Amino acid sequence: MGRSPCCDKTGLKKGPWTQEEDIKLTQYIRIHGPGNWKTLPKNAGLQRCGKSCRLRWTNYLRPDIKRGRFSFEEEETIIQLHSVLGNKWSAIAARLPGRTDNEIKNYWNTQIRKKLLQKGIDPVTHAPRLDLSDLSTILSSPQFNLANLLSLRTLVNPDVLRLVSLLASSSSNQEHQEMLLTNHINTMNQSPIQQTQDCYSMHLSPRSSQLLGKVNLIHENDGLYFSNHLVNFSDQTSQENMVPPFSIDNSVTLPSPQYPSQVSENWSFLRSDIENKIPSSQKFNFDSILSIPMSSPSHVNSS
DNA sequence: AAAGTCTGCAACCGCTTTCTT
DNA sequence: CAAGAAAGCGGTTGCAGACTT
Repeated sequence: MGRSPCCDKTGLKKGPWTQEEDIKLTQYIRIHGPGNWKTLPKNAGLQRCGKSCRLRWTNYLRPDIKRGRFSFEEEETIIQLHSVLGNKWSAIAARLPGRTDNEIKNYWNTQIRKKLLQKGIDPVTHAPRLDLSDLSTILSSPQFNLANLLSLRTLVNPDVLRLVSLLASSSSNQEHQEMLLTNHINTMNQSPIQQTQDCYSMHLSPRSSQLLGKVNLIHENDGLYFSNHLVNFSDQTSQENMVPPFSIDNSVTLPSPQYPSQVSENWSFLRSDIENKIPSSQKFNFDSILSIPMSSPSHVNSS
């Protein structure tokens, strides 16, 4: 027993609406008002199914629809609401006068989603994506001097990179993101990183791999936190391309986040995650990290 | 200039929820 | 209260125009 169709589709038109059809629908609704979509097409002289008429009216012809580009404020509102409501487009649309759920959904899928990903934010959870494929986006910004990074022979602590990625992703300011990374890399260059017994291997996503040239990939669970996934990981298929294992260095220099309140939630989320996964001897001194003023980076040693 | 690829968006499809009888 | 109809909703598709090769 199949589902009954919303209407008898035989002889009904599909596809884009013509101006003539729009006029018929608009004039009919102007006189009779919307509603009873099943009988409307016939009464209005349209060869369309009622559902199609309703959609055309609610998404396009309604007089109170605001057309044109979304403003910055609208975009911010959508992001905020989406973080609370998820893909409840109609609920989001209800809070944005003049915008339809379809329009918001399209805008989300084509614009906002991309922007969030570029900032290293997971568009589904709105949490920072801490895998390095996102970091690669930051690294690939035209202003960022990749050559500096590639010339580094320093040991890179993956956890530090993720911390930087976190902070960078929490900022909507491109310059700030670059500064965070540059500060980090400068620090890595200057600090006498000591290799410890415990070594981490790090793999990068294909995108990062392309970018950085000589590193390979681990991509588990669509986003890596500071996790044991990374510990002693090795990829048998690409040993020759692997960078040497990274040392664990608990000395971290990071500037204060630009938006402390925004970042603090992320911190608490991450702290508990990290503290569960990383042995106590390798933990960061989070409080010290957060207390470092941006203008005067210094080293923090939690050991 | 032509062909191929990408992007944005209107419209559709099918499932769920709400309303009516 | 149940069943069927109507409306609502979100995911997906198809197409036109823009962009790239």
